Amino acid sequence: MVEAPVKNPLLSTSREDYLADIYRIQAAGQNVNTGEVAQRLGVSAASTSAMFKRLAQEGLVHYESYSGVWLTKEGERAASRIVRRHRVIERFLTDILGIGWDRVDGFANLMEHALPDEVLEAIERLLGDPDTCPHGYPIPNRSGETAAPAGHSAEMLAAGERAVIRRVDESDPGLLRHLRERGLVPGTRIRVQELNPIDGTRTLSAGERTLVVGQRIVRALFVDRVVDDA
Amino acid sequence: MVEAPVKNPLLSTSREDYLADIYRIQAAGQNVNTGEVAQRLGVSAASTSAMFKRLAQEGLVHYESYSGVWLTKEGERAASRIVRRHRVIERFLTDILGIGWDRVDGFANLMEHALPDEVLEAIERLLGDPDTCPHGYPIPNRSGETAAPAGHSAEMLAAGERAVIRRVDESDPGLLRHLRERGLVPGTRIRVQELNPIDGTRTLSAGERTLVVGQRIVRALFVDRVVDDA
DNA sequence: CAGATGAGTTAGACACACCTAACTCACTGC
DNA sequence: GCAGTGAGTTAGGTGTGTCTAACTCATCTG
Repeated sequence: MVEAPVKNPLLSTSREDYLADIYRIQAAGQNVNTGEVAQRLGVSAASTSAMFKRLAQEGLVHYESYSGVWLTKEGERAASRIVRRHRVIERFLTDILGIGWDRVDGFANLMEHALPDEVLEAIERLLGDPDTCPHGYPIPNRSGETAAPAGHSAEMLAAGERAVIRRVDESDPGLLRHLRERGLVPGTRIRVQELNPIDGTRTLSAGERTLVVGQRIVRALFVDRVVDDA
Repeated sequence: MVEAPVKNPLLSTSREDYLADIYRIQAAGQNVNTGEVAQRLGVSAASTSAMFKRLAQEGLVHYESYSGVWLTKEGERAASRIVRRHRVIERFLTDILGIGWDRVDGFANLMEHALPDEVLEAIERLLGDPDTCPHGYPIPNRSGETAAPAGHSAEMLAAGERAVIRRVDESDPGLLRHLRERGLVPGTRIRVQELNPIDGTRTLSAGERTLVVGQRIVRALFVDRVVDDA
């Protein structure tokens, strides 16, 4: 049984998982080291070390022993294809199938390894060529180019300032449910009404509502400031 | 990296491929032997023999050395879940994404191993709970029950008889394209106008058209006779 | 009914990706 | 600047699924 080759550079499921994860860590501006990847993928450091070596041998990453890896041009192209599949699948699951945005990441992790290019593109057309996943992260285009992640941390909003949510931290399903229940989703306009300097809580107006949110939530929101209010 | 477990009885991709194939051979009323499965899955007889042993050990098939296998109740349940996923995916690809019915089998073979139950059921709802795949084969239900494949070979139609196509042989993409071009798809009403006793060709009316078809095509069609013509 | 033939099985190896345990490196703090 | 510590690597082993080559069984034919 041949390992499911979606197309082109015939990567194993494991390689795809590692590459996509390296890509995401890099996109967040962090160094990619063994422990981080091991922890995120739920494997041992030894396995990760071994895979780094393999990926380096294949020209997909640069590997500096005891320091970490970063993607080569080729690795970046490969990784972006996987991330692209992942985020398109997420959109499909939420927009077409109505599955909650807190579950789609896990499902997409399974499905992203077995989606032929032609099916991917048909789904994209059906969705109207979306620019982002449901959480606001950019979908790489066919050529592997990815827009910069939209928004800046909502922590830097001062009292009185208005903004639009562009993107939210997608790593914790519980947090995502929490955000959804409060209407804190990409596209929502918010205004910081009060900022409590002691504990960092904010009183926000979000759409029609007013809510008090703690640091954890504020840090999960990435926004663009809005100057003139329509 | 854990092998993608869609749910429940955590079967590897390979096991799923073997089980589904055994299921299909059995559903066609044939004995399931090593060579047949090996050839259909594109693996060696040795690999197939080894897998038969493993599946037997796990209680998924009965295995008679040098003779063949047949599914146990449990194996049948497992296999029907995979076939169900396969056929629902095919319907999704044709009906929602507009992909040609000659390509969807290959795509479904990849995708069927990585479709969580919840996503499967959402797709089924979206499709309106279809009974068959695009080629007319029955979709097993949630409980693993499968209707008998509809239709009987069109070969037994006598000159003058009318029938409705219920199902077509799905094994050859080229043949499927051929059938599609001639409108010979499930639901089409046909009538045998002439039957050439020398070479077995038939002159058919199919929908609006009249066509002459050879044995190969006739054998690929499974029909139900229609007595009264509306 | 005996031997040839072909299908099926067993033996032995390999690749992949994982693990734990032991070792090694690099940096931090005294 | 050297020891301790924690992160990273290497060593060695396991399970799965594949292969080829060699053997064995069952059946068909003369």
